[in-house]
Amino acid sequence: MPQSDNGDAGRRVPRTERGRRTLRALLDAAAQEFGARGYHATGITDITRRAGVALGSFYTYFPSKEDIFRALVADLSQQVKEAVGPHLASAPDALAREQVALSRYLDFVRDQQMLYRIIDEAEFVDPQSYHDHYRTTVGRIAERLKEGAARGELREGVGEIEAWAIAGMNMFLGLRYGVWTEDADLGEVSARAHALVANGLRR
Amino acid sequence: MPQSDNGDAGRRVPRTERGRRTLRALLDAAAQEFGARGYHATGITDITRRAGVALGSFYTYFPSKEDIFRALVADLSQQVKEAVGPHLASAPDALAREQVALSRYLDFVRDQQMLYRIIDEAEFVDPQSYHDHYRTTVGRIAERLKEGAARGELREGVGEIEAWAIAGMNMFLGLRYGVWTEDADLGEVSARAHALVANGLRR
Amino acid sequence: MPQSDNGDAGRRVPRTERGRRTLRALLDAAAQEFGARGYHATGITDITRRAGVALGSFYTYFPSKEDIFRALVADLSQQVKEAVGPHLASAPDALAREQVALSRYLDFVRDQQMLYRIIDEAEFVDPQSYHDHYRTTVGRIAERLKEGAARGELREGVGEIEAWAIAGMNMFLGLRYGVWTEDADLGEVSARAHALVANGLRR
Amino acid sequence: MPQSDNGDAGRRVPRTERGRRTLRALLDAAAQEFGARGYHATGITDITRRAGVALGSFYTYFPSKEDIFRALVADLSQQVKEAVGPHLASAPDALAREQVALSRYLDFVRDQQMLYRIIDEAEFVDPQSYHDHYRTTVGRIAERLKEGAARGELREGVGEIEAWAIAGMNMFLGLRYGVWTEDADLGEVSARAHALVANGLRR
DNA sequence: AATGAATGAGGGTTCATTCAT
DNA sequence: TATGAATGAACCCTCATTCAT
Repeated sequence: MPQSDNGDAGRRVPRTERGRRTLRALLDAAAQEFGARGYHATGITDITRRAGVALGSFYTYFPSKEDIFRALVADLSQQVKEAVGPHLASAPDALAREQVALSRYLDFVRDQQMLYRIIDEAEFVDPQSYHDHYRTTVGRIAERLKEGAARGELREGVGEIEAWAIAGMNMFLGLRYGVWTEDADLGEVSARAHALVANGLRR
Repeated sequence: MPQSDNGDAGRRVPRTERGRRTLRALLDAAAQEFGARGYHATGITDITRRAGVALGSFYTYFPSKEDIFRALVADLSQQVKEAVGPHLASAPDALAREQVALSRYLDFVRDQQMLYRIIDEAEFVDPQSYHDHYRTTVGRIAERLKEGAARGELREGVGEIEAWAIAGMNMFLGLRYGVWTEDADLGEVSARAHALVANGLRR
Repeated sequence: MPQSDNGDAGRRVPRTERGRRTLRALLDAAAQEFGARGYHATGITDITRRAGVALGSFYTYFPSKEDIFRALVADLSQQVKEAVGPHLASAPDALAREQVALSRYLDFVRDQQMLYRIIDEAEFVDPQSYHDHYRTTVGRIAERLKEGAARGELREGVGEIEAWAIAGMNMFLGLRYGVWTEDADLGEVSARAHALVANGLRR
Repeated sequence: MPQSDNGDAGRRVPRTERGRRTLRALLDAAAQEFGARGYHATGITDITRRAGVALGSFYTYFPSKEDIFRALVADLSQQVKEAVGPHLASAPDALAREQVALSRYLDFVRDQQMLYRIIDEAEFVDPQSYHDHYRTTVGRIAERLKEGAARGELREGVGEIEAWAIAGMNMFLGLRYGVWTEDADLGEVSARAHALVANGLRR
C-alpha cells in the first residue's frame, strides 16, 4: 500500500520514468538555487530554468514553493545521516564515535555547503522542518551518549543537554570553518573541538 | 581601536525631540515585529502601525527595510554585550568567567526571545551583520580564553576554534532551552554545559 | 425544417461501445460539476475525475471546455422541452396549456436545479447558447399563444412580447421558489402566477 | 463614528480629494469593463488602465477583484432604485405605478446596458449580492402591491409571488428588448406587458 | 482509445519605495 | 517632519490544452 499519504496535494510520485527524472531534476535544482540565493530570493522560475523544465511542471510535483523546500530539508536531513552514520561503526568506542561524527559532518558541510544554508533557513521558512531535523539529529547523538554511558565508556548522566551542546558546537564549527573559510584545516578543527569535550564526556 | 565605521549607517539623525521619539518608536516596533513574524513576513506598514506613525515617516529615518534591520542587529548585538559583560568582572577566574557568560546569555535569550530570532535571521537577510555580530562575540570569547591561558588559568593553546565551539554550544542551548522550551531549568543547563567543556579548558 | 446545424458541434462521435460510455460519463460529470460549482470554478480535471477517466481522454471527445458546456446546454434545453411538451396535449385549451407548462417547468427546475444554473450561466459563458435556448423556448410559447388566438381561445394580438413576459415570469419563479426555497408550495406558485396573467390572455 | 466597518480589509474611504477621484474612476472603469467583457474576462489591469491609474492603486481602494464587483452591484442596485423610485409618486394609483416602474426600468436598462449584465452575473460571481439585490427590489414591488390592495386599488391577496412574477417579467423584457434589440419600441413593450397583468392585479 | 506528464500564457495580489501635499 | 496616495516590478500559482507513449 504505497503513497496513501496525502489526499492529492500536488500530485507527487511520478508513474513514468520521465516523471522520475523531472522530479529529481527539480529537487536538485531547488537545492542549488535555495542554497545559493536563499529561499526568498529564489523564484520558481529559477528552479525550473535550472532543471530544464517548464514552469508549470513544477506544480505537477509540488503543491507549493514551501513544499519543495520542506521536501529538500527532509532529503538533506537524510543525506547528513547517510554521510555520517556508516562511519560510526568503525569507531572503537563512544568517545571515538563522536570524534568521527564531527569529522564526517565537517567534511560533509564543506562539500555540500548549500546543506548548511538550507537547513538553517528552515528555521524561518518552515520551523517544523527545522525542529524535526534537529530533534532527530540531536536525538541520535543523545542515544549514542547514553549508550556509551551504559557501556561504561562515558560518565554517568550524559544525556540530552550534552547532546544539544555538542550539536551546536558542530554546527557552528561547520559554518565557520566549513563554509566561511575556504581552506580551513578541518582535521585540526575536529581534533581540537573533540579535545574540548572529551574530558567532559569521559568517565 | 575598533573602527567605529557604520553601526549607524544610513540612519538619519533626528534633530528634534519629536524626531528622536519617532526613531526610537520605529526601532522598538521593528524589533517586536521582526522578532515575532520574521523579516519577510513583516511589512513596513506593520512597523509603522505599531510605532503609531504614518507609512511615509519610515523613510525619513531609514533608507530601506534592510537598513532598519541592520540597525537592529547592531543594537541587539550591543545589548547582548551589555547583558553579559558587566557580570564577568565578578568571576574569580577564566573558567568561572565562561560559566557566568553562558548563564547570563541563556537568561538573556529567554527574556528577549526576539533577539535570538532577529540575529539568527540576519544570516539570510544581511549576512554581513551576522558575520559582524559573531566575529565580535566570538572574538570576545577567544580573547578571554587566551587571556586565561596567559594567566595560567587555562591550558595553553586554547583559541579561536575553542571559542567558536563554545559559542555554537551556547547559541544552540539558548535556542533549545531558552526559546523552544518554556520552563527549562537554565541553571542546570548551564551547569552541565559548563561541566562538559571545563576539563577541556582547564590546564 | 429546422436547420439541424450544430447541436453537436465539435463533438466527436464515438465508434466503440466503450467510447459511447466515456462520452456519456463526461457529459454527466460535467452537468454535475458545472451545476454545482459553476463554469469557472470547474476544471477539466474535476470533470474527468468524476467521470472516472484520465484527463487526456476529455480531449478525445471535446475540443474545448467551452464546447462541452455548449453541448450540455443543448442537451438540457432538449430535456426541458421533453419534460414539458408531452403534458401539453392533455390541456383542454390554450390557457390551460400555459398553466400546465408553468407547472411542469417549476417541477423540473426543482428536480434538476443544476439545469437552471447551467443554462443561466450560458449567458456569460456562451451567449449564443443562451440566445438559442431562449429563442427556441420562447418561440414555442409564442406559437402556442398565437395558435390559441387563432382558435379564438385567447384574445387577438398576443405574441412575442407576451411570450417573453411569461418566460421571464416562469424563470424567475423557478429560481425563487424552485431553487432558493427548499420546500415551496409550487402548486400555489403556479396557480397564482397563472391567475395573474390569465385575464390578460383571455379573450 | 464613521467607517468602523471592516478591520482594515482594503483601506477604503479616501481622505483626500485626489483619493476620492481615483476611487470614482476605478468604480466607473470597472462598471464599463465588467459590463462589456464580463467578470472573468476582465483583468485588474483592464480596470486600472481605463481608470488611468497604476495597477497598484486598485488595491489601495479594494481588497480584491470580487470586492469591487460587490461594491458595483450595490452601487447599481441603488441606481436602479433612483432611476425608478422618484417617478412613482406621479402615478395616480397602484396599477399605474407598476406601469411606470416597468417603463422606467426598461429605459434604464437600455441606457445602462452594463447594469443588466453586471447584476445578472452576480448570480455566479457573488450570489449574496444577487440575492440581496433582488430581495430588495422585489420587496419594493411586493410592498407596493400590498399597499395597493389595502387601498382597495388592487385585489386582495396579491403579494410576494405576484411580485416575483412581475420582476421576472420585467427583467426578461429588459434583456430581450432593452439589450438584445437595438431599437425596440419600449413604449409598446411596457404597454403590452402591463396589459398582460393589469386584469390579474385589478380588483 | 486512453493516459498523464508537460507546457506557458495569464491572473490576482503584495509590498518596498517614491512623491506631492 | 509627517502624511498617505500612488507606483509597478515581481511573485506564486492555475489550468486549458498539447504531446509522447
